Amino acid sequence: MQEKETKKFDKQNFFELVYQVVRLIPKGRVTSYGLIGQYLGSKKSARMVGWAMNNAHGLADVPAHRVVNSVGLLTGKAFFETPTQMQELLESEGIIIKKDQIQDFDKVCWNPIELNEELV
DNA sequence: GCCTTGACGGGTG
DNA sequence: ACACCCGCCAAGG
Repeated sequence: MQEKETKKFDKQNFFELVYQVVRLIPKGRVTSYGLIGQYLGSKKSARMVGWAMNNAHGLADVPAHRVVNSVGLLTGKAFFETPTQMQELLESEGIIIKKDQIQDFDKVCWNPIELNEELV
């Protein structure tokens, strides 16, 4: 009867959680690995988020192009089919990018934690 | 089974 | 202001 209540996110769910969050990113908005890590409970696990994205690489449901590092740099552009794919997609959504660097990053930065608090 | 790497972040020098 | 180092957690070799 007692369903195992996971007080902590299972590593398997961890990837799924990341996919969910990335999937929830509104168009024209971006987020950082660190923010996702914070949302999952560990702000220092940004690397795991990146790892999760690597698994997400190939999932069309996960707009990885909307995920950048804390400085708004397209660090993961090299993982796309083309090194410009990420920039093109972001620019197509209204985001301005210069030299793999998102302009007005503070404006397009989307924090999943705020969304959570909003729902609360 | 241990060590290294990895789409990061923050702190110290 | 820039560069280097450590820390986090998981997976691949």
